[in-house]
Amino acid sequence: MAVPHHLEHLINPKFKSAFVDSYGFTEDEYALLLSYFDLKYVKKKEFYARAGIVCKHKTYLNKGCMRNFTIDEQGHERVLFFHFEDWWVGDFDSFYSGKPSVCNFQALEDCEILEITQKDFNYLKTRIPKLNIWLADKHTKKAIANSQKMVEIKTLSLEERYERLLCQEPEVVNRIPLQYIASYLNVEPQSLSRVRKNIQCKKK
Amino acid sequence: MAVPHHLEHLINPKFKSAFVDSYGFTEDEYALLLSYFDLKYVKKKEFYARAGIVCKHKTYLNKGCMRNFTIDEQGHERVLFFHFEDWWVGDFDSFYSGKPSVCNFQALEDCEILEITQKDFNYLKTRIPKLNIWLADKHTKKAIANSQKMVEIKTLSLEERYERLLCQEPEVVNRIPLQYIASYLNVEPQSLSRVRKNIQCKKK
DNA sequence: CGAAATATTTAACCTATGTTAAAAAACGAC
DNA sequence: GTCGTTTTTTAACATAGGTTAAATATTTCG
Repeated sequence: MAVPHHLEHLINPKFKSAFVDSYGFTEDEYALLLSYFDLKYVKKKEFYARAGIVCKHKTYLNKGCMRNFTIDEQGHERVLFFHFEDWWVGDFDSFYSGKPSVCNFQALEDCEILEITQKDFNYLKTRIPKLNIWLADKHTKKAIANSQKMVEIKTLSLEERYERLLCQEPEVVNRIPLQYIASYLNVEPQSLSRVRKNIQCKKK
Repeated sequence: MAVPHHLEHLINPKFKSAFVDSYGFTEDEYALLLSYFDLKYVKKKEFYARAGIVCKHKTYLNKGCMRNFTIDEQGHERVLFFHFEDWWVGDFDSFYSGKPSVCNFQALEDCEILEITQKDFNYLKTRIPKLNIWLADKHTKKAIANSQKMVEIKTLSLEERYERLLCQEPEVVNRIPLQYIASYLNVEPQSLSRVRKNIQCKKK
């Protein structure tokens, strides 16, 4: 359900700031960009995107949270990332390559999203060349985030990873059900539950 | 040790092809680009780059192979990637952000590299705007490669990962000592040796 | 070529996490 | 608020991979 853009006050101010403050978009450029976005809603538990389908939108998560997960050969769901307000969601690999996505995106809370089609986005890149730099930066930061996650998985025990999560991504611990956190940390819910108990015992 | 560029015949033809064929560089643009690169050598076991130092070059691996590894809090080395001929090496996170690198690059064979400084590279980006697209693509592909690695670590057993390596990255199995492959697969050398033995038994 | 250093394999034992199953707690629709 | 569903916790047992140590095999270099 698209919403007219005079409802701009609904949009997280960080959305504008990212373009105007961080990348020097003019007010006109920002207004042009925004005019191509639609505001939509995804209800809790609904899927925003599914594996097997090509990702044809750039999507800003304005409110709520989603999990990004794949399904492996044995049919297990594996959570790759959680996304909260002010994140860009969607499989940029698929968006970039045109290949079917391997990721599913499911709302874990009622969500509001800002969506632009690939076609409009590509058109805008010709009108606003700064958008290319913005995009390249997004990719770079994504690559870095992935590298760091990889090193963490490689070097830390489950207990260490969970404690790091408590410090560094408290939103995840506060807003996400245990079963998905377990999948994110690459273990079974029972194992994470066990670790949680151990940590509580230590504190006493 | 820099080498004059009339020694162009030393350079892997894929180097030129990547720019000219894949990104539409003109002959002049390619010649300009090449003129800023130095051909250097890194002997087997020598370090090309070390953690803690900011990465100030874009570096093309013309011949040989390197391992890219970090050292975790317990002092364990963790191999993140192997690089062979026709790969770009170096910590692009550090290159991009200006922060000290967390990666070490060590030659596992005698290597030839083509190196350009960050300063020259940034200058060339203004002369050849296509270079921005080239760079953005590199970052995107890096992000994708990292995502895929993450999914593999999350979803496959050691034996499955090793068998995948045999099929998909035979160069690694053929050219890299076991201890580094083990680190790459995130296990101890003893465990990989055990798995190798199991696989041999199955074949008989 | 031969000695020393380094890398790989083997084996015995240990531990973290998986597996299965069931109980307890929390959530959600009516 | 209550009943049925879903999620989390607990427990007993199984197993992949870690740890330690020692035996082989391979490489390096004088």
